[in-house]
Amino acid sequence: MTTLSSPQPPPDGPTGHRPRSTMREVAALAGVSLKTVSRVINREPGVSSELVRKVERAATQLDFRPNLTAANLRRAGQRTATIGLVLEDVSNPFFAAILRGVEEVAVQRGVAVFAASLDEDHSQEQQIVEALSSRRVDGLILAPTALEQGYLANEMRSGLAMAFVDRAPRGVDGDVIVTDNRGASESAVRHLLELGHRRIAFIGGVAALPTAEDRYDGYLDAMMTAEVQVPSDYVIRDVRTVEQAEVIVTALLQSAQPPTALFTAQNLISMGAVRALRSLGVERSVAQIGYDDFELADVLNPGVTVVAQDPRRIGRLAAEALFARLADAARATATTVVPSELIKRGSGEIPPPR
Amino acid sequence: MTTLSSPQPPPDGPTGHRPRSTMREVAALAGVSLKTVSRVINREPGVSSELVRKVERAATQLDFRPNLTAANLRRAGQRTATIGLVLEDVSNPFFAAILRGVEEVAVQRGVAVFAASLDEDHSQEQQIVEALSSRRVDGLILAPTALEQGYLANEMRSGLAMAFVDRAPRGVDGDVIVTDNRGASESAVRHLLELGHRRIAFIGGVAALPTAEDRYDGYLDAMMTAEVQVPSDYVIRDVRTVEQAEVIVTALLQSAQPPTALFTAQNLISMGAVRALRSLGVERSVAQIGYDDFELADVLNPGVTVVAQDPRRIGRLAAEALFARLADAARATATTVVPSELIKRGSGEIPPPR
DNA sequence: GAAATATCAGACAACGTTGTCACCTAAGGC
DNA sequence: GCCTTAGGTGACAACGTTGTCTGATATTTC
Repeated sequence: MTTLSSPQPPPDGPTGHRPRSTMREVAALAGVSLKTVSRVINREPGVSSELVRKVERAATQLDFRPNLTAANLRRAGQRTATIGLVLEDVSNPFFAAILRGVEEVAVQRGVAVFAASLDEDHSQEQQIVEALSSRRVDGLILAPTALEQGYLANEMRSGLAMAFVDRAPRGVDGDVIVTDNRGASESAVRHLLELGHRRIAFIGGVAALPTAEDRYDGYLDAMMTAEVQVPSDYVIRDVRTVEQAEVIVTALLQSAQPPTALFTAQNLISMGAVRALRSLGVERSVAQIGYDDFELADVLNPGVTVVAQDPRRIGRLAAEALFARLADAARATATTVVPSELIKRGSGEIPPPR
Repeated sequence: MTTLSSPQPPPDGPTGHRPRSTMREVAALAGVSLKTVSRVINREPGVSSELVRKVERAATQLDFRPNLTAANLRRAGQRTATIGLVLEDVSNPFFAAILRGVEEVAVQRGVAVFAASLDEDHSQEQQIVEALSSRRVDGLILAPTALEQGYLANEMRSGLAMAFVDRAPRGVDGDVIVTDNRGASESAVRHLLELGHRRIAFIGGVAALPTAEDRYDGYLDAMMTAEVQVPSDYVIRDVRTVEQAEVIVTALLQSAQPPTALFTAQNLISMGAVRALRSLGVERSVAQIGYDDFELADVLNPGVTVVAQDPRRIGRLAAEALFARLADAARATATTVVPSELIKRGSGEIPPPR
């Protein structure tokens, strides 16, 4: 519905580029003041419907897109409607599901989400947080991997809202959404013990992380309660990749006194173990329980028994905690423990050889 | 190394909040002008080392974090060092890997990535693009899902760099990174034909998307070249979820004239089919080839033969194309076809029953 | 018909930063 | 000793927007 007599936008430059139009230009085209355009764009009351129409037409014609960053600058203390999510690796399905849950809540509120993976390099954590802080995200959801998050105290004092997922931070206080790593691990290992297993190996991730630590503690709890000795070569930690897990489990099973059951304490490790068991052809004689569910775990034969978290829910809860804190910075911090569920599919129900 | 005599930052308010400090405050504390602080922060030459030291100390003391959004405002025509990635669903491993690839390239350049999933709701595409455009992302990588991307023309003319992954856009021109959906599908189906299969079913995703269309065309190409009739009930399209795929494949295999081989044209569909085949106990008698690789496909028994894309590489290439366009807006657009590979694992090598 | 009130529109400063330019000082050249 | 130059430093405007306030019309009230 463009009127022919309306002035046209400035012609394109040599590269076909026309710089983005501003409120000033919309105002000029509509024949009103800059402020009136601002009012129309923000749907503020008190503009006659005639001017609203004029402005809207001009805005459409110039393909005006408000510059949120400029707006946020002026709206002091106002929000950028932007949050960040800093994870270990988005391509890990566990973290991808967290991101999805966060997005789900954020999009409802018109908030955009920065996603950042830390990769191996845990020292990047602070750098990435600072990069996002410079972009003035309103809040940040972090799966802590650095040894210490004390550096966040200043950020938080400056008004950056924080929530933590998967692991509690060290050195600062904040809202935390975790699963009961220790308890769930303990019950998984107890399940193996109840079947009669005594030679149960623990294969875990990066030992420095609280998550891995808690899962290890849960394993120990169960073993000690049952008064079962843990030979040191049944405890393997700091495993990082599927490939590494496969190699290690293969070696473990070929040792002189192989375990009769495996507790694989992280999803990549579980997958590596699944591979190892199958390539040795012992998937029906050696029991396995994994931490974290994974796709197709139920289709394998036997199905893989796992302690399943609900990462998407964790993401949603974290986002909700973050927005709650943005709404009320003074509210008390809370730790939410999302229950994990032991899903029995067969691999965890294999009894020890007589 | 804080000197005791240095003035202290303003005391915290009642909520423990101290608003973020600005260059002006750093300048006051260091006893220099605002502009000098700016120079130090941006490492511009021509500031005496004494002042550099003073400013740096003041900045640390106040925990100063430059406001990138304000800086970008002034640096007109300058970049926000921010890009967006709009996908169907980050929790799908295929898309998660693309995100990872994009991140990988972006982080090297100090660029932050907005991630957004469209979910079912393809009509959201334009809204999300506009939301990111308002945040003045320098560029956008889009996996098109809406029927038409003509709406992007204005954005691109305003200087928004675009790259497309997984599918070519409709209605605009741009850099595209795709796999050879049609050719790879054709060769997969030909592989089944060469084994002697004639009753080959096609189970595909949302038919309106070019990807699904191309894969279907590849299937038809192979079948027609081999002069094999395609009964209409062997073609099932618009399948969206694992569950749906499972139900449909189950029904198909229980029909009067079940197919002897399946070509499942998308990763979620492949997983559904894997489930269906196994729950019917026919995974060793009905052949299957899937499009897109998935975790553990090789561990299943039989392993699932797939046409594998390299989504992480697709993400990397897309990000590189995007940055190349940012560097030179006038460069010609290109379509990069990333080869897919047929990975034979067993399920695709099952011959038809005699 | 005057005064009081809505209603609407615009001028202006401000947000936190950078680009431009002008200024000051000390060093070097004659 | 004067002029030039280089090296530092700061004042000021500007980026695109919104908050505040003031002003100009209509509309109501008595």
